[in-house]
Amino acid sequence: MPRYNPKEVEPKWRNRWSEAGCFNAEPPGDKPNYYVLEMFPYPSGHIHIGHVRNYAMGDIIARYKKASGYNVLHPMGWDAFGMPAENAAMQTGSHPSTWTYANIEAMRDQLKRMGLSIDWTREFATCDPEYYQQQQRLFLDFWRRGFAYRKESYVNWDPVDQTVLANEQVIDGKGWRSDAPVERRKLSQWFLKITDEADDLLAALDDGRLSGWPDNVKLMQKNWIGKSKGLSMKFRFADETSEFTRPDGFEDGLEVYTTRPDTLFGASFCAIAPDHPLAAHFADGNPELQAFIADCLKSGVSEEAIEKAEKRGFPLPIELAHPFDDRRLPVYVANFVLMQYGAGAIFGCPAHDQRDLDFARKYGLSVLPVVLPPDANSAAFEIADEAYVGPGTLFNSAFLDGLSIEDGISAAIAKIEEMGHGACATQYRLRDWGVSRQRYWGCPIPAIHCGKCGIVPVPEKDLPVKLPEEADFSVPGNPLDRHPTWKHVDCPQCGGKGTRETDTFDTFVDSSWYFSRFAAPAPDKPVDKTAADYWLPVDQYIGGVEHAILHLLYARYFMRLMRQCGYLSVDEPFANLFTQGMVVHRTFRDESGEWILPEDVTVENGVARRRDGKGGPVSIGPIEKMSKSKRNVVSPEAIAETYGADAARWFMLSDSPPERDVEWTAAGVDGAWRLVGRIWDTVSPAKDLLKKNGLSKPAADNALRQATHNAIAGVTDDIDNFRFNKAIARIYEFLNILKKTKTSSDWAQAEALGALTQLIAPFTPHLAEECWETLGGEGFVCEAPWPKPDPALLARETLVLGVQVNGKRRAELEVAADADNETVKKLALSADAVKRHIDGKTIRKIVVVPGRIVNIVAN
RNA sequence: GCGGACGUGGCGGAACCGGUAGACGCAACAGACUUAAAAUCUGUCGGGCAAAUGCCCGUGGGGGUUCGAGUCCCCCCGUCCGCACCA
Repeated sequence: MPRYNPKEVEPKWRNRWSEAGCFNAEPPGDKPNYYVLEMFPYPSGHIHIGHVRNYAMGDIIARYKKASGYNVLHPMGWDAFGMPAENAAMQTGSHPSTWTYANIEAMRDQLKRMGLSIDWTREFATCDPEYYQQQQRLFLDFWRRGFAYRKESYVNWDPVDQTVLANEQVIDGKGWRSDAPVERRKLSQWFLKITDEADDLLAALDDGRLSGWPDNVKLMQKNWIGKSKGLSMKFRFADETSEFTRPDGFEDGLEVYTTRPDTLFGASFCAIAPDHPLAAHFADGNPELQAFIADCLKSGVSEEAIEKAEKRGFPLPIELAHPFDDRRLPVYVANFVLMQYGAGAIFGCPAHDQRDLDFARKYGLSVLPVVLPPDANSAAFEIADEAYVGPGTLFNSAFLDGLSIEDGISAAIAKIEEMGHGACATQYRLRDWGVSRQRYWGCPIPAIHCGKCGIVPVPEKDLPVKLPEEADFSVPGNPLDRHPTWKHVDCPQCGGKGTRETDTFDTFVDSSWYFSRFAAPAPDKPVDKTAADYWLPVDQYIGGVEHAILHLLYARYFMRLMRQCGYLSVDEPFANLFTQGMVVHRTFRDESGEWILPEDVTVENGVARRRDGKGGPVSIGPIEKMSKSKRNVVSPEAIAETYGADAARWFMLSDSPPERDVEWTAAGVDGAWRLVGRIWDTVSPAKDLLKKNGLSKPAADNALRQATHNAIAGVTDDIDNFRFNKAIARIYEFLNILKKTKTSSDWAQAEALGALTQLIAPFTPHLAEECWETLGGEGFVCEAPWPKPDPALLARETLVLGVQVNGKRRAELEVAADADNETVKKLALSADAVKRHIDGKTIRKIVVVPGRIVNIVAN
């Protein structure tokens, strides 16, 4: 029997699939259609094992659906714009385009070697001018319809390199290259009005349009959109004769937004954001405040950085009047108040908000509790280090005393409205989507700045606005901005001198509609509407949880815009979503703290050493998401080279449930390799068995037939429910039975081996084809109809029940599947082990759960 | 800081709606085959007491609900992901 050799077998079948065009989607016809998509990769140059896992999952679904009779679309492309290419250009001098396309070449090869059932005829990269031209066209449409606008917004600014930094380039508040403390700087940038769609994006999460999405992702998006109902009110200034003269716009006082107007009586201060206009007003001529504000702007722009910073404030020389009594509230500029949320100003109720409490303790402000927990004593209740945010009854609150929080909120709003100080208001946490990036390697924003006409769209006939081929990457900053000629153009309206917009799009724009271009490519428009309507929405979308919010929310938003512009008819792009876990790996460092590749390390008894025995001690770090920077990566190429693609795919999907993180271990893939050999050794002796006629069919109680149909039913169910690890366990079980079952029936053998081959086909497609050919199956196994289980062979005649006495298992009982409860009780009581445990006790109750368990309660 | 998840043998995990905890795989150990090794095959494999069968403990920790809890509720601990310019 020849040994299975993946190096010969795998390329052979890939060529045959490719020649036959097995995986090219068919034109619309009688078959139901199914669109499977994995999030497309960034062309970093190498596929990593996480890609293998992601694409193997999609491939299983694609192959399974194809075998089940669907017209399947399973495309692939490249999320090709982005910073790494530009970083590479700075480091090595290679042009981002050269670097990117070379990476794509390499990765396409690597992906092809995984044996994925992809329709490569639809491949494109987002950096192809044919793609980004259509993106520019979409943007012009959005702009025309008022979905896009410009406003000022902050960026991370590196004062030494004189460049904008991404959040990930800010490390501990410092620029990654210069090590200089970053600052926030204001730039005029492009935004898309995603907040206009906030209500519908939110509604779809709950109204069934996204019933195929996991609840945790929907919840995260819901929290991200963060719709809240509250009170928008103005605090009047306390002192008419203050040295302060009111600035324009603040004649009526300071506007704040709150979701907890019920706690107004607990207010002890107000605070405004460092970039609030009122702060600017007071900073004028106040160097100390200027310094404080500048200091606040010396943290990164990420919300995380702002929220984690120590709460600090700067008192302003004014006081505000409490709306309900004669208290005066001091006003601070505070670093934890966000200008972009609500009114950029808050009132602080320290007793019932942790941030406010921290702040109040630091500045010696009063802490008056106004919500009394259900069982607390109003005289004794005090706030120590923790704010009370639970339910309760209002007290210390005059006309609100005794009300619940909910009623208190309504009552407070009513009162403020009656006083004319404010009104109830709805707020969103969601902000408009800033799409401007001050970088070269992205899709140019098709706009022209003209001294006379303002900002003018590039006429459609002039699209695409292509990136200039020559660019200087030797210094930080935006190469488009300092390009000698590119940006200088004539204004399309007045013909005068103008300059191009030098910002490019956020790469999330590129990935917000690529799936519709896969489904419906067209030469002269973003999508072909007929094809888009046929294929969309994507039936099954698969990708990492790290995209749960931004990418998925932006894509949902884009579909709404494209529908409003008449490009297609859906508003939800992804009918079913699966978020797979990441591939993680142990990290290792040498004595100088440098990261070491896992393949260079051996671990014995918890002690890590270098494999070559050289060098100093190796410290074992935490298990983390695989990343180039920490070098905790493994190369799928090397694995596939040694074991073949099938073993690599099998291992990535066995053991860990798909939604959970999986830790890569070298030992695991060995087991997968053994399985490939075992299957081949089991199937290959049965040459042409499927071709043999006249085999006699055995009786229905044949054990092998039952096992076969159990396996078919189980694996099918597991694939349908994304439980690939369980499907694999069932295949192992089936294989174990297959090898143990001594059957004289060739008919049952043929059925079993045929089914085994079909069941493994989505997982190990090359091996399956080779087995199928050996067995004498017709055509490709990837095109053979998926087997169906025979219900008659799935039924069980007897069941084994556990018998408990007082909740502890004491015996097992084999009973007929249709035995009634009385029979089961009698049998249970007559078991020896049961008798021993109920001896001398009175039976109080017998619980019989049919098909499961019997519990005898006795004392 | 805010939001979302996760925690079961030496390891990855299984356990459906609250019903026999540990399927399946990996590692380990023992045996068969072999001059030997590899590969392959067979068996054992949560801990403890017993060593035939039985008993006690055991699903991150503590409490609770229930005839019965890995699963439900409350509190705590730990790990991971996201936080709007990484993709």
